[in-house]
Amino acid sequence: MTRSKPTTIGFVDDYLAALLAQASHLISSEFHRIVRRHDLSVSEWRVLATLASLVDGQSSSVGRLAEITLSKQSTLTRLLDRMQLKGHVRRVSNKTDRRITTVRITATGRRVVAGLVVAATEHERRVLEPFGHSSAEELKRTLRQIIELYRGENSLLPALDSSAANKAKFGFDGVASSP
Amino acid sequence: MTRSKPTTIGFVDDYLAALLAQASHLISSEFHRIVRRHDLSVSEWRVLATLASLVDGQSSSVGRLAEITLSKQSTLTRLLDRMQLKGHVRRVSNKTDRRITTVRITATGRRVVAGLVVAATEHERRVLEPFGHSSAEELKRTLRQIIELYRGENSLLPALDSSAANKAKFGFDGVASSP
DNA sequence: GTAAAACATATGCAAAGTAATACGTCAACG
DNA sequence: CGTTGACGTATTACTTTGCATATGTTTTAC
Repeated sequence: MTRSKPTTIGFVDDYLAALLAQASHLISSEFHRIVRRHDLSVSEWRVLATLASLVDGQSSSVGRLAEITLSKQSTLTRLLDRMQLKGHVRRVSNKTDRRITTVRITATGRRVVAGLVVAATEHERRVLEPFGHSSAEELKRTLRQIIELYRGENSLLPALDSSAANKAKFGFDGVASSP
Repeated sequence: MTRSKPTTIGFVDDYLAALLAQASHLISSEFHRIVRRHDLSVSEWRVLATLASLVDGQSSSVGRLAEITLSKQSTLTRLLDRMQLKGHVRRVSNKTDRRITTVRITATGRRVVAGLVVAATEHERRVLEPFGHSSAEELKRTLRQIIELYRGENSLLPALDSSAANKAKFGFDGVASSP
């Protein structure tokens, strides 16, 4: 309840990345405990929430999904294996580009995630309550701006470090809708 | 470069937790690659940056450090083992409360992290450039507000979920300064 | 004082994550 | 067409993390 005074000075207390990470962590961690109680890992929740938010029942490629859910592609591949076993998602191979595997949420998955989406919405409402509507919108706007600005940008630091390659990591293609 | 239109609708695109996580991830991930090149994991970087920011050469308890670096206590215990082997930190047992182990950065650790702190500062400057000083400060202010508000609060969701216990997880004690 | 409860850190084991690379597929060019 | 290089996903070998709980310590209540 009583917060002790900051014990650090300079840098970490004022470092944007640290502030973002802290805020993100604090806001989410409580809800994540609820997620666990529903027998989902945080990553599973992210995947299901993303897929459930897709227009219609569209599917998303593995790579794009990895990007949105903040996980590595190889991590996601194995996560999807597990989720498929649980019957929460289904892999659908793309007809026009056979390298691509798209992922679709199943009816079961939809059912599992539905309650959590409601809880998440309610959670957000409570979190933002003390800030007021306009201030909350302002925050979201800024965050969206950051995201838009830095998505697909790996070129921010031309030569900040004494190292070589700085190749772009993600190709961004639209989500192939399956027929 | 060309962003494809959003492929999701509703929820995830407007969900504060998702926006925060995305923004945090995008801002940090590029810098984290630099961290790896310096043979540090992200967690190690966080620990060293935190310890290096402590007033004087003070030490921090393991629990408090876990909180700041966003890791679990048990994870940190083992991370500290590794870091101690590398000679980056040193454990100091507290004299007044023998349950507590405090951690202090070594000269080596300080040397290792120094360059990264400079790089991080520069990185932040570039990230915030397109936003302008006042807008950037506004963002930081809001984030600090969130952090302050929700630190030590596990009580935000009285009965949002159909589950039982909601016990507080972290006790907050000040950092024991070692003599 | 002593038992019981609350704490802070450590540890064993299972789960999840990462890096590196392999594999299949597409696309561009001769 | 056939080769070459880029690309998307899967696989492998290895490392880190997390949960549950043990261990040792201080605090509280009698």
